[in-house]
Amino acid sequence: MPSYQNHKLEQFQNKVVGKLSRCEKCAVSSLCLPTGLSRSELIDLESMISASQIVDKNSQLFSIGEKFNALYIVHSGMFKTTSLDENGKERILNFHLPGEIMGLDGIYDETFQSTASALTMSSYCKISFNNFLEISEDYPVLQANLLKVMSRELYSCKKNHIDIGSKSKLALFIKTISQRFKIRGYSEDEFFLPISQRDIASYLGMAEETLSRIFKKLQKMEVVSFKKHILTILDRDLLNELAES
Amino acid sequence: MPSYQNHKLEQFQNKVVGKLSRCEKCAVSSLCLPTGLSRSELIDLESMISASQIVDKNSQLFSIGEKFNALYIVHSGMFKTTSLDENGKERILNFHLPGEIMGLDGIYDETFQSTASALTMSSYCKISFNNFLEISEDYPVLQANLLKVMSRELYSCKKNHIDIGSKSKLALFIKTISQRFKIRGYSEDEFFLPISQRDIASYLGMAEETLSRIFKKLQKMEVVSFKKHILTILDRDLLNELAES
DNA sequence: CGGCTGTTTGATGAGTGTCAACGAATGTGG
DNA sequence: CCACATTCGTTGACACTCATCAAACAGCCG
Repeated sequence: MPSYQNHKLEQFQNKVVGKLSRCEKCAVSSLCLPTGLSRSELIDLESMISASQIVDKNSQLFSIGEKFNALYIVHSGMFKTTSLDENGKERILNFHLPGEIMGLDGIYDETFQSTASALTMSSYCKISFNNFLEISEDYPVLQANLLKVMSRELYSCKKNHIDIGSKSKLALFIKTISQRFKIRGYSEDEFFLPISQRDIASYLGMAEETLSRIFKKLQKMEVVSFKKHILTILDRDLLNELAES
Repeated sequence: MPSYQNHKLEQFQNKVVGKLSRCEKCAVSSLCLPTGLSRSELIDLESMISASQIVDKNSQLFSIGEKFNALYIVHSGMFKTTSLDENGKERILNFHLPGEIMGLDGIYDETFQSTASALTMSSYCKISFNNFLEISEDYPVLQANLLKVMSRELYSCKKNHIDIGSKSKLALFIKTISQRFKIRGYSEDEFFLPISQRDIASYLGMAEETLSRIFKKLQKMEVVSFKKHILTILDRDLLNELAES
């Protein structure tokens, strides 16, 4: 089994004593909405979160144009969100790791602006947005949390914008995603990356063939290896250097 | 005086009858936080918004690393927000038109993540964020408005990401900013663009020289004209076509 | 007038998109 | 389990775009 799927969840469950709520058991709750909530606040929050649902590869959680009514949170696995360009071609907006909230760009006009689909067998939690607004009137810290989550996402989205200037966009992409795995308690040097090169190319805005060549170059230089969707970072210093602008 | 600075503000002021609050007089309030507030909510909101302050070109409202304590809203003129890359070189994150809120990416860890500076003589309003959180506990619609504003910004930031694939990034940039002027009641075909080509190049992630050449080509093709910072769109159909992916 | 910033121009090489074709891997149904 | 179709990744040739360096020019302000 790939290391990515070695969830820390079980370890967490065994370490702590007493009856824990679902969110308290979750390995990524500190990255998610429950951050800083009191126990009673958490209980109320959970009352409107569906228990995590498992879905197969390629399942869609929501798609462009649908009425927005809930936020979706990655619990395990990986999702992508996509949009369409003028020619109807799929463009990758982002990849989503556990603890990340999908659908935030649907709030402003109550319509999903992207399509979310699972890149591998995954699980997710779902929060009705109306319920969320309702109970957050009583718990200001919950609203503040959502603001923080959105603020952080806004920041990382803008940071992406800066990255146009990077020497090797692929190196930067790998570096960034490695950090995201690390934060979630996975190895930062070897992880399961269930993304096709086509999708990476689309995300980075380059041709599939170009990405293939660059990937090969990185592997020839022994910076990384990528086999069977397992990505291993072999020379982090060099990777970091290539990721600079 | 450039057409951009022909503010609609005065017209609005003269049309409506009776005593209006500052925000009610503002031409861009419908794009801003007050959207959908009742009169009493608006009065409370305004009590913590500083009256619009005028600043000179190049003035900074906040800068990277400073403690985040307030949101800044463009009232007139134009601002840019910038960040630094690894080599300490300035990178343009965004340009901001009236009604747009700056500093949102500072919420999540209470530190400004960017620097905001005026591109021309401009004015802005300022809202203490703590005060905002406080009174928004009483007025949920106010929090919801902020969520919507952030959601919309997130959307447009992600949309930018799609734009890597455009045939002519400059054409797309011009098309987009033209729409933003239109929404604000300015002419969509001729406007004052107080941005240097260097800044546009930085924003679009290309070399200054390349941008100059592309700009010249667009002018030779009589798609646009750009003189003394007045941008005129001469052939919108062609512009739109070039802006596609 | 000189100094500054912003823009332009030319020459050159590296990098990328495109097209076309092929090989590898994966999934499907009998 | 095999034959087949399909998706995914690779490779080569070629034209084109862009970044880079260097230099000159235009506009502005003291």
